[in-house]
Amino acid sequence: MRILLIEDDTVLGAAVRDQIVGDGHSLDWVTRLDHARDHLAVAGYDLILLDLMLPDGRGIPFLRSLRAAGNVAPVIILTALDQISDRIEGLNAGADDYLVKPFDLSELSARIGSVARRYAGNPNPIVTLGALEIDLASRTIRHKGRVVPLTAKEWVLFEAFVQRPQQLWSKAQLEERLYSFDTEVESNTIEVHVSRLRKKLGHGVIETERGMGYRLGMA
Amino acid sequence: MRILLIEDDTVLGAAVRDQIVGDGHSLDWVTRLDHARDHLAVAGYDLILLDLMLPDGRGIPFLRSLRAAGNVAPVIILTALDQISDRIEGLNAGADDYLVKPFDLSELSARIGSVARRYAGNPNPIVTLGALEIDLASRTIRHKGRVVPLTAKEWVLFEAFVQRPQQLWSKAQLEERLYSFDTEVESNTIEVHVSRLRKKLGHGVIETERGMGYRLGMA
DNA sequence: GTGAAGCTGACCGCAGGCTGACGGGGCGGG
DNA sequence: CCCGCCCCGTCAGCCTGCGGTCAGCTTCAC
Repeated sequence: MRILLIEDDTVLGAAVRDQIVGDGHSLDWVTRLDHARDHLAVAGYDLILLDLMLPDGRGIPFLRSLRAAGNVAPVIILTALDQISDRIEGLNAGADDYLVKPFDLSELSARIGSVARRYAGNPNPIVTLGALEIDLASRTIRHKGRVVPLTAKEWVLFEAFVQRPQQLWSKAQLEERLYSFDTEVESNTIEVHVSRLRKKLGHGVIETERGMGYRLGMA
Repeated sequence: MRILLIEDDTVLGAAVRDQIVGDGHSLDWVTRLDHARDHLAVAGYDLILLDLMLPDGRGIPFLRSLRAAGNVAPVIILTALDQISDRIEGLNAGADDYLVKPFDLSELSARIGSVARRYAGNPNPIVTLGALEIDLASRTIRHKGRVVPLTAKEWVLFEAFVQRPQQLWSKAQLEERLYSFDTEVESNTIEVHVSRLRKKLGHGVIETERGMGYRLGMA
C-alpha cells in the first residue's frame, strides 16, 4: 500500500514512518502542504495521513481542496486532543478516520488495516457488544437499535475501551488521552465521565478494577 | 528492536548509541526525563535504558510512575558503582536488569540480546505458568481459561514474581515494592497477601523459603 | 518438646469510587 | 447583544470492599 504522511513533528513522524514501513507499506513523508501537493500531482496514494497544523497552512482547507479536485483517496487525520472541533470539521470535509495524539502505534496499524479493508469493499465494521452496536467509522452507537448520542469527551473515552477491548485503562492513561498533557485537571473527572457513560450505555459495560482502573465488561 | 536511551552523559551516551545502532537496533536518545515522557507518549519501545541520575529528576520515581501507568517494556538500569542501594531499589521498582558503569559495550549487547529473547517480539506477551496464563500488559490472569480477578496490591505482588521468575524475594523487598517508602507498615501484611494470592491462584504457585522469603514454584 | 516462623480466618477503618448537584463558559439562535 | 442550552469540571456526601491488623493455629528446625 502506498501511503503519504503529512506531518511536521519529526519525532512523531519518524515513529509513524518506522511503524508503517515495518508493516510492509511504502511511505512518502513530507512536512509541508505544498510538498504534499507536489507528491500528489505525480503519484497516486492509497492512503493519506494528515496532520492538521502544518507550517504553511492548516489541514482542513487542504483536505477540502483535495476532495474538490476529485481525489478520493482515504484520509486519516492526526490531531491533538484540543482540536476536537477541527476533528469534526475534518470528518465533514471528507476525512475517513482520525487518530488522537498521542496515539499508540499499533492503533495506527489497526486503523490503516481497517481503512484498507473498507476500501477493499467491505462495509463499515460494526462492533457488537451486548446490546450495543458501535460503528467506529461513523462514530455512532446504538443501544438496542436506539441511537445514543455521546458528547465529545464521552466518545474519546469510550473509544479507548472499544479499540483495545481487554486492556485495563488506568485513570492516568485515560486522563492522558482526554487532556493534551499541558492542560492539567484535578478532581475526579474520569470517574464522572465514566459515570455518565454508564448512565447512557447501561451499567456493566465499563467495569471498575478498584485501585487499578477500568476495563470493558462482558465479552 | 526499538530502544529508548535515557542518559545525560554525552560521552557514554554516544558510545552506547554507536554500539546499539551497530547491533542493528533503532535508537532514540534523550537526556531528560520529561523528553523521555514525550517519546513514550507517542512511540512504543521494546526496551528502555535508564540512567538513575538525570538533570531533571531521579530515575527510580520515573520508573515507578512508568510501571504505575501500565508500561511493561523491559527496563535496564545504568548506574554508577556507588549507587548500590538505588540499584536494588530500582530492581524492586520494576527494572529487569542493571549495568554498572563503567561497563563493557559487549556486555550491553549481551544484556539487550537476552532481554530481546525473553520478550520474543509479541506485543502482548502472555506468560504461561502451569495452569496459569498471565497477560502483564492488560493485567489479566487466567486459571485454566477462567479469569481470576486480582486486587491492586495482589497484582503488584504477583507481578514481581512473574517478572523475575527465579528470584528469591525477601519480605523486606516485597514490602519495599508494595509501599512507596513514606508509608510504613508493621505486622505480617506480606504473609497475608501471599496467603490471599495462593487462595486465588492455587497453592504451589508461590513457595516459601523459610527464613529467606518467597519465590515462584513449578516451572 | 520448645520456640520461632509462617499461615489464615475474622474484623472493621477508611481510601477509593460513585453520583447528584451546581455553576462557569462556550456556542448558537433570535 | 442578550438569552438559553448544553458540555464538562468541581465538589460533597454516601457507600463499598480493600487491605492492615490481630489472634490463634500449623509447620519446621533442632
